[in-house]
Amino acid sequence: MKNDLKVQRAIFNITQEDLANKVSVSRQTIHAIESNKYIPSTTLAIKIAKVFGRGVEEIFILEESD
Amino acid sequence: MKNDLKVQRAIFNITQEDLANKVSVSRQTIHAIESNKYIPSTTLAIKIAKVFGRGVEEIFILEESD
DNA sequence: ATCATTTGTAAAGTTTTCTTTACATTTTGT
DNA sequence: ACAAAATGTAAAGAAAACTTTACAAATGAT
Repeated sequence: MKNDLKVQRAIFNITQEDLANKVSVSRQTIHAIESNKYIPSTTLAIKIAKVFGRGVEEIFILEESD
Repeated sequence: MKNDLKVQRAIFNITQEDLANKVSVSRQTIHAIESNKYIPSTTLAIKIAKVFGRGVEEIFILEESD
């Protein structure tokens, strides 16, 4: 699983902190997700995708091994 | 979070076991999700949504308290 | 160059997501 | 009515998703 978080944040010109606040998680959680430390829960994935006005599958992309 | 799994399974006329096999989890996992015992991981949610040819947000619906 | 802001890292603990095995109950088909 | 198929339940353990705190490093603005 990879994600498009960093690109979307750049498009919207928001910081990790901004995004964290919008979806009610810690800034470090956003960082962990962005750096693929772990995959967000579905609840959080939906919230994040909604901030960027996109579908979950567009922000979080399955890879072969998943 | 609620989900539309049971309805989608009925639409496609497949059993919990069928769906479980399609997304490589145990039948009980599907049952647990369907009965809201827990929320699936994003990886699994994406796979399930794909089986039904829908977006994650269409199968798994956020509720106010989420 | 300097300072402020943003990102990056780590660790330990908590909570949630799954697994398996086993059994029970209900539903469906004949 | 009966058998097969499908669904429902439980429990314990492993793995993953988060949290916090603290600090470091990188980047951006002046």
